[in-house]
Amino acid sequence: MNMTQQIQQVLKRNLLSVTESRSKILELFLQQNGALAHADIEKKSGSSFDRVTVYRTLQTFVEKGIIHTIPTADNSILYALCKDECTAGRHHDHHVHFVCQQCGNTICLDDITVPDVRLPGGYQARHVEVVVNGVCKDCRTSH
Amino acid sequence: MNMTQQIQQVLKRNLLSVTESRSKILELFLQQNGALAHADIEKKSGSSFDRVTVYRTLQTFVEKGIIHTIPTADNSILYALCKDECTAGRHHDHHVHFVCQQCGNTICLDDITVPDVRLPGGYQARHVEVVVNGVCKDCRTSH
DNA sequence: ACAAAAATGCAACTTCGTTGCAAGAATTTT
DNA sequence: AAAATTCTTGCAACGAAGTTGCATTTTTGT
Repeated sequence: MNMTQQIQQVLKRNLLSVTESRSKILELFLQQNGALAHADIEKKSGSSFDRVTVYRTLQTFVEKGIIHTIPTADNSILYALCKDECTAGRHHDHHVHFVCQQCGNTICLDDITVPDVRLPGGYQARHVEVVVNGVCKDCRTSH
Repeated sequence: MNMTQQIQQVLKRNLLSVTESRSKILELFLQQNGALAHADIEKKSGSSFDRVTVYRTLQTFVEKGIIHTIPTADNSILYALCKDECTAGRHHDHHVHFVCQQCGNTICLDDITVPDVRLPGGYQARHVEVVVNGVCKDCRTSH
């Protein structure tokens, strides 16, 4: 199955009409290993789409569980592809996010589960977000 | 030592001139257990200061290590008092942050140390940020 | 109290994100 | 395959959030 087919399949599975902007933006995520910021998408899509369209597309993708957001220290929202288990409204993003200080990339460490956190008495945890800052594999080996 | 003296001491220790806005904003943090957003500060300070002054004061406090920022899922920056060990440029904020879904408060769990996260080979961790979402002590007991 | 240094407030500006609405594309129906 | 319907897009306008330059005021050190 080529990428065009894969894109159509993902969109149709989520009851979304197949449009140029959605296809292109989804393609960017499939090609990219790491996370993308809104600004990245506007640039990489060749500024062919309106700002508003990009906003709305990302919002739709988040709602449908195709991508998820990652909070960052510098207060920019990052978006990354979800694993297949994610459905509308139910994100299974209990994985660790890694931000490389060198290349700036943010990647999802899907296989690293979030460690247990012992809370003081009375506190009830419902969701734990872990963001690790450091140097990624590529930057460490290739310098 | 009363609070006014304490405020002056903190400012002077950080080589900052003692001004009305800095004193007032620092007072807000000392009175508050949890974290504050920029908007909270503008409101609580009685809108007596210019927006710009609040921005610059918070920025200065972060630089001096008096407060630190907390990334949140909804992409708003929160600020909270640092422990004494923090100095300019060197934040020792390796503690867990807790966001209550009910009251919206964010507090620093200073005594809860960040758990170890096992990373894939090649990855080097330098800082780990843990934000726990759930229901806080007060909201659980008082409903 | 005075001079030097620093902080504040104002205005203007940029960036980021949202909303309403008309025009355009995609989907469904016949 | 074309028409009708539904959904998406782009535009314009708007609002919130944050930044910068500069004149004025406040703080500090002597």
